Amino acid sequence: MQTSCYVCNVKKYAPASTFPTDQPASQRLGVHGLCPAVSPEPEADGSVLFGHLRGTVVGLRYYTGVVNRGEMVGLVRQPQNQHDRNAVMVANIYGNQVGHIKRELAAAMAYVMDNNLAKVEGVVPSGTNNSFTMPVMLSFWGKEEHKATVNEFMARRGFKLNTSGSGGATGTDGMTIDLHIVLSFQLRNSFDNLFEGLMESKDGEKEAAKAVGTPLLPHQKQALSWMCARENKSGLPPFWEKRGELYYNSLTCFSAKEIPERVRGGILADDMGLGKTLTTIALILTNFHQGKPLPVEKCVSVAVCYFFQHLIFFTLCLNNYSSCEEASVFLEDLDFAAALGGSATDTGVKKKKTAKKATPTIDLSARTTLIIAPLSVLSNWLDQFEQHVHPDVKLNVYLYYGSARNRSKKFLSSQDVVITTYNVLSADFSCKSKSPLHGIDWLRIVLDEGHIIRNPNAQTSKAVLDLKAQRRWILSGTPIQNSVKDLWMLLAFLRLKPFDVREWWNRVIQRPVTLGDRAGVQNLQTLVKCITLRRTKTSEVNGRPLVFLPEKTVCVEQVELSRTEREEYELARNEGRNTIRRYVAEGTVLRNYADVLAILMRLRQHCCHPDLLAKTLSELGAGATPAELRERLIEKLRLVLASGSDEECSVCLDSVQLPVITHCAHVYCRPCIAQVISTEQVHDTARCPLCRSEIKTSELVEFPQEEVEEENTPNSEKWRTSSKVQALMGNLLRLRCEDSSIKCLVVSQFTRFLTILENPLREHGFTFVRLDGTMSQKKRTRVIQEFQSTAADSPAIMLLSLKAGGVGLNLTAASHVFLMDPAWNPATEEQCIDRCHRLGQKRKVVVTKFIVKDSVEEKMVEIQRGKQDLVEKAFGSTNSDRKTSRIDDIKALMEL
DNA sequence: ACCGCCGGGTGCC
DNA sequence: ACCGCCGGGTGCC
Repeated sequence: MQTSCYVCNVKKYAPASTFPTDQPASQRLGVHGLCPAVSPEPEADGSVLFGHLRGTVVGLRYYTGVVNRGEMVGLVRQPQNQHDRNAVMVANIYGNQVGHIKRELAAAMAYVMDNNLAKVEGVVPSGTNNSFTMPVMLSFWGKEEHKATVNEFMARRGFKLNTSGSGGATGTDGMTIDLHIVLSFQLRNSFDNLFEGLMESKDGEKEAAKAVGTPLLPHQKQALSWMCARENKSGLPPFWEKRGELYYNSLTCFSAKEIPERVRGGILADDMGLGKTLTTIALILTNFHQGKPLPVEKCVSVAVCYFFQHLIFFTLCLNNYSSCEEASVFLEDLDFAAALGGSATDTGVKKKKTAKKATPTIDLSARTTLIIAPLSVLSNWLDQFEQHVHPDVKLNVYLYYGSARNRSKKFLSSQDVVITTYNVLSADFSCKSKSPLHGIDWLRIVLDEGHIIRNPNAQTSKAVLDLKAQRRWILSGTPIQNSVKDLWMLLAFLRLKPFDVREWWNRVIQRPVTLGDRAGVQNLQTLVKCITLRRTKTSEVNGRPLVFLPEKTVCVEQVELSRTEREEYELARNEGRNTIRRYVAEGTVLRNYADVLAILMRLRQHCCHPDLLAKTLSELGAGATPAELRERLIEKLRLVLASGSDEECSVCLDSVQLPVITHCAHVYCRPCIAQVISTEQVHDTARCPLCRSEIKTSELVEFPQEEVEEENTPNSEKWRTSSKVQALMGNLLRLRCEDSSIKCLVVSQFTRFLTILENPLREHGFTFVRLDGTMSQKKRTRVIQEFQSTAADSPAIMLLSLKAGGVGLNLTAASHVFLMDPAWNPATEEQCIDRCHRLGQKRKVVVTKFIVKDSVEEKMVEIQRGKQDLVEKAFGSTNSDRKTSRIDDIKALMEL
């Protein structure tokens, strides 16, 4: 038939063509259900609107694609169209062809599109009764420098773009970057709310299969029930309803003639410690095909022969189902059972059959769940399988890791579970044709710590998107890091139509949300809500807390400085105060922000221990040589970062990654500031987002690689104590007397402070381990295992750097936490405390925060509180508010 | 498409 | 009749 032939044309030829986004049409628009997700990320930012044009879509009667009033359509070049090589196809969001752009207009558009002069988007203003043609409103978007060319060209062809109202919010004046900062700030805060309110009970509870050896807690049964439902329910996906002949989406107003595909899976975003791993194991064992438990081998015989598997399958079923009613179903499942045995030819035939059908039927022979996890948690998965699968049951779990890994597809797809890492997956993918992981039809894929694949351009992300599976899950304690963009990758992985295609995501969600459209945020929220289950430790079910956690007490212990310490402190404070006072008077606080932070840093170090200051550069005069300037900048960078402070990048508002310092002494992530420079450079000179000084890529200074913390082994003879050290030791000694089995975490942001603390610990005969960010993964795991051990000679104390390890650490052996110095971000402290105040903690948890009396530390605590208030009402705050609040913070800290 | 366009049939009123 | 007019066939790119 002609119709399908045209669509096939798209499929076949489009990859050779050029699109404004550099993507093959088939991928961009998901024509014909091709996997749309593997594609370079189009740079949606920085485009300006050139203007609008009213055009005509013709040939409607030849295609099945439907569009409603006001709905968006995609425009795809069809250079290989045999009737007209200028053809521009019109498709709806689901990739179904609606028609073509009328010939003459298409000819003009083809030139513009093929030469990447503009990206054209279409909206159908009036749904139409006309079965032959319909009007379409086209908008042209592109780089500012192409605007005139495009508008002139189109006008010459008789298509004058209407440019009224196209000045636009994406204007390119000097405020662009500031705007970006404001928006990303607002967004971050709306995201904090995005995952709120997801904890209301979604479904009932479900008992796990007998093969799960550990009894589930109520909230885990609830999660299991929700997950099973998401995998099994075959009705319409949320927001879809049938209206006459069409399926209609009440959220997006799209409709389609075909039954919409349901996302089988979702995001389990429970707080860490609530048992996502156990719940996932329960899901694997409980929800095989057709809602039945996974048929598993019994452990009786060592090696069960293939032919006996069926027999055992039936025996197990009889064990699993007690009711006669369900037992009678068995015969119907004969082929299902046979498929489990998995003769290769049999599966092959089945696959072929399914592939041909238009509506995807579910391949019942798929057996294996693929779990992809960061290397650091691999062992945790293995442990948890060991621990939670009933001892009578033999579950085939294969660790796909290491050079000797078994790459046989047949072998892998006969496992119950295959576990691998993101890195292994990515490495295999680099030679895709040989990647066994990409050749298997998985029953289910589970991404552990799924947020780590948030960059869609990363090789790993592409490797993940390219996997084939029936059901997909993302486990993540922190599903959103800092922007809407992060979410796209998650939705694309889940194949949440139509947003797995970048264009629709950008147009329906990303752009509206970025421009501050409430409805956009609302849609996003609704969308996320229906695929996510999130509970926090403090969530309640039926008025009762989700998990029982022992009581936690937080107390602040004031530390008095000794006289000498106080004198030194006051000296430094007065000096710093004078400097900052001058900056405030000049209005140059932000211009000298790094200097200000350095002053604060020194004061904070004074509060801990004088030796932390040893490496501070003596004051340098002005008028330095370039080499000296560079030295000073590196020194500032060191002060800001190296001691473990939690500085945020003002562009992405996240902790700085790949830090660089500008000549105006502001610290950013290299990629962030590089982007600022490249977008601003186009017009004129690039300016620092914080102080508007001129900045250049060539002048960005990085922390020298070779300076890997020259570990001056602390000289114990020269060692001296400090008031804060004394305060800690007093507590530790007292605790050891009271109960020698108590274990403690001693936490500081300054790794050098941890080093100093090693001295008194040794002196008093404490056994301790140390965990900081510089340690290899292997070393970390060993240290944690040592610390968690209940053996009598196991370490009683862990010296922990505040930001080490990040998520997922389990330090429940400790019941006392000593926070040696306050952090700017109270959430970081909370996270750290949560490492021991979590599931598995048997004792009451006591947290002690040491705060030096009459010092910058006290002020920091006050600001911590203030900042939380600020964040709560942050939606709507402006950039200048933010700047003022920073300056106010600094004034308060210095008591100005 | 209740259109435009094409091309064959037709031809005073 | 090298026109006009009528009415049927037909129709995206």
